[in-house]
Amino acid sequence: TELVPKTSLTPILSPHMPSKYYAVRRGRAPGVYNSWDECKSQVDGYSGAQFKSFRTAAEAKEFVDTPVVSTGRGCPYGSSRRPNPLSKNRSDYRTINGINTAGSVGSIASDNSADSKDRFVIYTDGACTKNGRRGARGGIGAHFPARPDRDISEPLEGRQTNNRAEIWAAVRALEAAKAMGELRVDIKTDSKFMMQAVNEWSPKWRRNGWKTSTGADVINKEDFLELERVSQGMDVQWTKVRAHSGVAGNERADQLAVMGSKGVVTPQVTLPTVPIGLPTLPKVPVITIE
RNA sequence: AGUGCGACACCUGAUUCC
DNA sequence: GGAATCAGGTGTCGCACT
Repeated sequence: TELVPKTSLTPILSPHMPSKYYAVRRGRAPGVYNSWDECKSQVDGYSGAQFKSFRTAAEAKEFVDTPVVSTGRGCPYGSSRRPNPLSKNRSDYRTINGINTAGSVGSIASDNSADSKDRFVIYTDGACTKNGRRGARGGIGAHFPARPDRDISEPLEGRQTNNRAEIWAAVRALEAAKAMGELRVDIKTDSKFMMQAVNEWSPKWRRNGWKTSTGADVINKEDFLELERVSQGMDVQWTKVRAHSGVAGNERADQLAVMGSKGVVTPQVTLPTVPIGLPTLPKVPVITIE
């Protein structure tokens, strides 16, 4: 696990040392194990197991020795809170709605990173179930904290990959921002790939005819060209955010992308029930997604 | 180009808990 | 449906050395 300059050709790991250490804090026999198989047999099927892998044995040992943080629940002497036998029997944890409608989802005011002042903030995300397998299905999501009513959720068209979903989420988001008259934007994405493509690699690719460092074609050329096209006339700043780290705007964009991969298309025209017998209302135009 | 590495994502499955 | 832990995979790029 010790890093050695990559210029060295000598093997960096002695074959005897495991590359991962498994700490079992709560399991059949707590301790540090050298393989997942050993660890698995300690925790698999063990109620309330706690375990984690580390790169060094010292870290693993520390985890084992660290007492479990008592959050008031899960403690052995279940004084505080026991399952109420009278409570409704719920063997099913599904929620009714895919979307959290409680509270103000899109209004989380402090999801900035101090940065994007004066810019129209956009959270962008792509999803692709079964990425790299047969039957993959991509979806794109865009969340506008200042205009959550304009959030976007669509299925991905064309090749179904995670990276295309990330790129096209940004394409659609920029189109929408433009339509709102917001030309100075801050796109917050978790795709470092897309960011580097736009900010670092793209200029070189344009010069060398979209060739990769090994001479192969840049696979997402057309997608990046489209992204560049919609960016014209706009002032786009890119900000990297970590995925699944509690960044509210990113979590929201993720939801939207997953919905899109399931076929949801925004805007959802939720028509009010038309009272029978009233004069015919003007027909709501069908929203086409091109 | 081959091999390896790195990084950020996107998944599939298993176990536990709610 | 959510939280966590682990394993196995693909998407894609750059890097370095054969």
